[in-house]
Amino acid sequence: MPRIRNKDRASAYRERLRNVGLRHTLPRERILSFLDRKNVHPTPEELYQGLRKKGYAIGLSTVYLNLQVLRDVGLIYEFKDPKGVTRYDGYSKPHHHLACRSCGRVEDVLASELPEFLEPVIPEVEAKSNWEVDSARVTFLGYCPRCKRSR
Amino acid sequence: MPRIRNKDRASAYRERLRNVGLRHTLPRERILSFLDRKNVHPTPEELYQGLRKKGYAIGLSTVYLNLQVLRDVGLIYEFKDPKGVTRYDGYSKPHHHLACRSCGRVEDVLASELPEFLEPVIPEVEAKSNWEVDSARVTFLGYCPRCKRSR
DNA sequence: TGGAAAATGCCAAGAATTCGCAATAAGGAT
DNA sequence: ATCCTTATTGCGAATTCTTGGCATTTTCCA
Repeated sequence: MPRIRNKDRASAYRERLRNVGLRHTLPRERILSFLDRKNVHPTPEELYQGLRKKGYAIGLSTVYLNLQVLRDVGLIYEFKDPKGVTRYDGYSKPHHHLACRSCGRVEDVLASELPEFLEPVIPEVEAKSNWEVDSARVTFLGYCPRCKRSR
Repeated sequence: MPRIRNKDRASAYRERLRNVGLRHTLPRERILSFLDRKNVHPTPEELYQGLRKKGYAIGLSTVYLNLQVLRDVGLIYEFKDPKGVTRYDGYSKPHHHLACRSCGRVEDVLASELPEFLEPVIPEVEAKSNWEVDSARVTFLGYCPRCKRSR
């Protein structure tokens, strides 16, 4: 497994931010970095606490502000889990969500592990609706392994 | 177009509610009825005002409570629009969402107008993940006809 | 039809999110 | 490398959104 230096990581985020017209800042890099893992979907408070636990000082209002800004430019995704809790997702590999109706858990499914079922329908949707579509996300609703047993 | 009597409507809702173990009440029927239309995705406040405008007295906390209850049993769907506003969807025909990154608008796309692209992948997802999936919703992200022009 | 259990709705309480603003940091220009 | 303009941060207050307590009303089945 190739080692990635901090500088490389930083410049990768710097570029992603510049591409969407945002400045690179430490809080932003840390938020993006925190979110860019599989199955990580924190609430704003959880993200805030998570960063502090890593020893990073950051303000809660900065967290809120940046979650908004990063969502607006499409770098992260905001959603409600099945219990109605607001969560954020910044995992950069294309993926979908499994959401458990019973316990509320949300798990990622990599798009690369599934056939390409979405790509062909996007042009159809565009044609039918006259919208311009640049991405699509699926939420699969049901029961996780633990909850499906106890029913 | 066949005429549907109020009694029939009421008993249809009564049955849907009983199927999920909930009592039939007037507030519930009115909420379900309000939401069961294409392209209707109100916030709790909008739903509350909408019902009052129809002349129905209802409490705001009753609206909140029932949105939760109905979501928990799967009769309605709760989501965030691209601007981060919490909205509800109770349209009973299977459909997906188009969401505009620019203005935040959300529009429904009937599943019946698209090929059956989801059904085949659900068993695959179940196999890969070991979850039990009972439904899937797609959010297509992009730009609506109005916003795509001005870019 | 009686009555236990569930639901409603008012208002207060509590959370979550945003705002105002002074201080700081970023990054293009010099 | 340093300056200078502008964006960003982060604190605490203000606001908005959502839930809780509880007396009253409804539901529905025995």
